This record gives sequence, C-alpha cells and structure tokens, in this order.
Amino acid sequence: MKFRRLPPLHTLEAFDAAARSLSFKRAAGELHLTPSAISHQIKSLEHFLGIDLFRRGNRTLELTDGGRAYLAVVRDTLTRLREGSGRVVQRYGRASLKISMGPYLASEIVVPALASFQEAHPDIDVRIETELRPIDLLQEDLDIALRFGRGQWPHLTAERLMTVAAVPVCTPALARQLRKTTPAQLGAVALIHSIPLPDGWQDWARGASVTLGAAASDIWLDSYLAILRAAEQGVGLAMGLVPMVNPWLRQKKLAMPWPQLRSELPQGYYLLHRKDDGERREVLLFRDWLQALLQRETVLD
Amino acid sequence: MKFRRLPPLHTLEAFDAAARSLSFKRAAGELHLTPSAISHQIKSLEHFLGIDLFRRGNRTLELTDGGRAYLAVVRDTLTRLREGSGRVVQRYGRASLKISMGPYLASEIVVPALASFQEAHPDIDVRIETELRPIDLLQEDLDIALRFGRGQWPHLTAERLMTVAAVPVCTPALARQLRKTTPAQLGAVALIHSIPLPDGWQDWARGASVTLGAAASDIWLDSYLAILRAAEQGVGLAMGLVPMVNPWLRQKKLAMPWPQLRSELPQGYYLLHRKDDGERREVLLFRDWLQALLQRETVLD
DNA sequence: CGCTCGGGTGATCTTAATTCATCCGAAGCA
DNA sequence: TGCTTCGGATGAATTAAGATCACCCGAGCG
Repeated sequence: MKFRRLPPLHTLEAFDAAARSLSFKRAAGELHLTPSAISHQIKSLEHFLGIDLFRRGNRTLELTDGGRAYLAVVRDTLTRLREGSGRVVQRYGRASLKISMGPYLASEIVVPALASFQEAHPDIDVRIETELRPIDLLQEDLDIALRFGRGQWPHLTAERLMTVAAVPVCTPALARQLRKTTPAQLGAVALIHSIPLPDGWQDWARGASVTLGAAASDIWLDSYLAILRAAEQGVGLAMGLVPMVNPWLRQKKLAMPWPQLRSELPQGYYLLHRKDDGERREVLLFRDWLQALLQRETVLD
Repeated sequence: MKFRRLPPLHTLEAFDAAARSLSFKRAAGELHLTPSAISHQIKSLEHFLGIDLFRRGNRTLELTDGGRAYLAVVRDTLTRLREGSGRVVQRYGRASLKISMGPYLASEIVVPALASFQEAHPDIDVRIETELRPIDLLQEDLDIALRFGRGQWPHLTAERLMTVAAVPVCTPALARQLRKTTPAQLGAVALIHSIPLPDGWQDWARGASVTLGAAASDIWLDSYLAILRAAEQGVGLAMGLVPMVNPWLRQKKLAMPWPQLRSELPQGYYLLHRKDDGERREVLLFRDWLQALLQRETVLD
C-alpha cells in the first residue's frame, strides 16, 4: 500500500557509491553496510527502472550506458539535496552540539582539528566539555559523549570509534635503557597508573604474555593526558594507548621500550548519543567527521 | 550503523504532500498512509534538520520560513529525480506492460483513456489482453491483471481499485414502466444474468432487502459488456455495476428503474501483480494512472 | 589445481516505519 | 455553556522493509 514513482533514496546512495568505486565491496565499506546489501539495493533499483545499471564482469564492474546516464541524474539529485538542505539549515537553523570527552582526546585530537569541521559546517555551534564524570547520563543537555569502555551503555546508541592497544611508553632516554631489560625487571623505574583504567598494567601484562616486576614506586594520576605528561617528564613508565599516543611518539616526546609488547584492550573508544538522535544531521555530520579524523590518525600509526 | 547526511526520501515526499495540501490528513490520503504516519515522518525530518517546517495552529497548518525555503529545495530535488529517471528510462529502457482485463473494462474505461497514459509515458509499451480465463496465474508473461473478486489471490499483491454496487438497469423506456412496480412483480420482463457473477441477482436482492419475483425468462451471458448490450437492446433487466455502468447511464443508453435499490457487493475490482513487481516503475505508474482514472469516473457518478 | 576474491541469491533476522489507540485543544453548534 | 467534531500529537504495538548470513558460482593467481 505504497506509492512511489520515485526509487528509494538509499538505493541512490548505494548506486552513487558503487559507481564511484566500481566495486560493491568498497561501496559497502563506505556506507558501512555489507556487499550483499549493496547488491540487493542495486538490484532493486535496476528492477524499479527496468534497466541494467552495471555490467557485471566476473570480478569487475562497469557501468552500462544507461547506468552512466542515470549516475549523472543521481549525482545531480543528491548534491542538490545535500547542498540545499545545508543552505536552508544554515539560514534558518540554530544547530548546536554539546559534546563531552576526556581532556586528552579534546586537547590532543579533536580541538586541533576542529577548525576543519567548523569550516565545513559553519551553521553548527560546537561546544566541547572535558569534564569526565564517571556517571554520565545523557539526561542532561549533552548531545554526544566520547567514552572509553566496552560498548555497553544501556538506552544509548554506542558506536565504536577505534580499537585501542596498550603499550608502555616513557622518555626516549629511558626507553633506550629499558630496551636492554624486560618488564619483569623494572629496577628503579616508577610505574604510572591511570585512575580511569585502573587495571591497565595487569591487563597489558596478561595480553602481552609477560610478567610484570615490582616497580620502584607507583604513581596514580587521574587523566590520560596527565599520565603522558608525567612520562614525558621522566617520572617513569606510562601505559600508552595506541593510536592516541601516536602524535607523542611521532614528535619524539615519548618512545616505546618494547614496541612489540603491545596488547589489544577489550575496551575501546565509543561515541554515545541518545537513540532518538540517530538521524540528527549535526550528530551524523560530527560522527562522520570524527571517524574520518581518527582514521587518518590511525593510519599514520 | 548507518550514515546519512541526507534525510530519508519518503519524508521528503510526505513533506511535499503536506506542504501542498497544508494538511496532514489530506497528505496521508494522497500517499495512501495514515495521518499519524505523516506526522511521524515530518517530525523526523524536522528532527533531522534541526528546524521546524510547519507551525501547527490547532486546526491549521502553515509553513515556517524555513519550511518554505526547504520546500523549494525538496520540490526541485523530487522533480529533477522524477524527470531524470523518466528521461533515462525512456532513452535506455524498453519497458513494457502486458495487462489482462475483462472486455468491458478494456473497451469502455481503459482503452478510451489510454492515450493519456501513452502520452505521459511514451517509453512504456502497453499491451492489453481481454481474454478473461478464470484460471489466471501470473506465471505467464503478464505483468498486471484486473480482476473482479474478493481480494484473495494467494502469492499475489492485490489492490482494491473500486468498491462496486449493484443496481438493476434497462432501457429508459422500460425503466419508466417498471418504476411503477416493484422487483417482486417483474411480470413479462426478462432477467439477464452474468456468468462471471452467477449469484448477482440474489446477492443484490439480499443486499437491497427486497424480494425478487420470478422473471418471464432468464438469459445468461458471459461478459459484462454483453449484458449491458442486451439490456440496451431492450432484452430485459440487467444487473448494472456502479461505477462501471455510469457512462451508459450518463449517455441515456440505460436507466435505473429503482435507483435507491442499490446494494454494495462484497466483491470489487482488484489490480493484481507479482509481489516482486511491487516497486517496478511501469507497474506503479500504471496503477497511479488507473486509480486517478477510476477516481474521476466514480466522482462523476 | 586448489585457493582466494568479488559478486549473486534466498532465507532469516533485525530494525525502522506504519498503524493503532488515545489524548488534546480549538472551533462549531445548539 | 456544554457537547461534539475535527485535525494533529504521541507512544506502544505491529508489520514490513532492509540488512545480514550462509551459501553458491566462476575467474584469476600462485
């Protein structure tokens, strides 16, 4: 009981993506779907139109003439709609995003890149809060929270942003010394612990299958940024989290004494938002932008 | 796990319809949905954009400024997509529709209006078959069938086209005579029966709560067209089906002796097609066109 | 010659969309 | 001033659309 003289929009997006990459698999990756879904969508679009859009060589896709012509229509339609929506929102909308994240993520990753988001979407007011209360209901007027955890947040949509691996870091000078020993013999070195991730060292040792010797002293700090700063100052060994620690390694502020002793953590970084906000434009745009940003950061590993 | 920077298309259709009629109820009628569905869709579109599109006066809708601006974008988008799709299909597609229907529907209703469909969609070859085999699987190469029945066709999509009412008809002269009597006293008048609808007279009598007297004679014919022709020639009383008989009444070829003795039939006319064809462009276009056509025919009742 | 890789397909399952049942407030009418 | 009607809003329940899963197939590659 439905009347469309128009193909469903999502098939157009799928078609555009597939035509751009000439691969259902890549298009699926781009749209965060399975190749099967793309295949079904394209098929239903072809069925709707009554014409074939792709010629399926066995491991190669190519557009038919009709497909090429239709691609132009679809591109035109989608860009007009996208731009038109943006223009109207910019003119009449008062979109704002209040985002909560840890101080490290804020100061090292998100804020430095934020200009590019503002530039792309000048109509969206972004407001970042770095208070990291453990009890963090989105009952208050927050739109998005970035949190470290296992992805279990009841009544919220949680989307994994990155998988995180633990690896010990310290000053390059200290790293050179430690390289000659093992984690079992820490000697005079202090271990820097993170209050948000209290079992970090044990989890790492288990994951990397090493035994961890007693440290000369144990220091506890309450934020990831503080830990890295302490390590940078030569206080001792801190548990670095890849890829967040990458910029510090690149800039030689920190180094890894045992780069191969890296262990994946069961936790990861998640983007949380209310379920009703799952289609809010600002939320989607920020999520896309952040994912692309972290992608780049991770690739430069 | 879905990435849209674009609102879902169906909300755009709903928005367009609602903005056109400035009523969720009328928009719902137009799109064959409930007002509730329209309300939800508009709400989700507003939520996506972050701006209000309508100002809801209590029994009156009006567009906000943003809504007016967005309407322009949406109209532009939809018409471009519609026209673009049509153009591409016209150029590269070889759409055809094979439609089966009874001789009456074909010759009296569909064929006379068919030119308007051809004109609107010159890329679609329409082929009408009037053979009315009772066993009519769409296993063969038919795309659409129009059939009289109760809407129960297993494995097919059946959509009601019109509700049908039965009312006796005959020549105007005979009608004038009969007006003085009742259906219980038919006297010398013959009853014309339809083989496709064998219980037509009984069903009508029951529905109109009248008793039907014995007829001078009973004549059986195998198509609706044949029945009306016979009645037109003064053979006797035929069971006319409203609205199909309307043109004959309008042209005074036939008249109703007892216009108030009209009874709704449980059967109706249905459009049938394979379930996979539910989104085929040609099928949708023909269905829309036919519904609009019958709408007009019915309104001129 | 077996293995990998990308795409196709139908059944199954999940999630999103629609309906259903109510509620609400304003206008129309007696 | 009540009483009813009408259009829209809202949240829960239902249904249908869409995505995934598990499988197939055929081509190229080692």
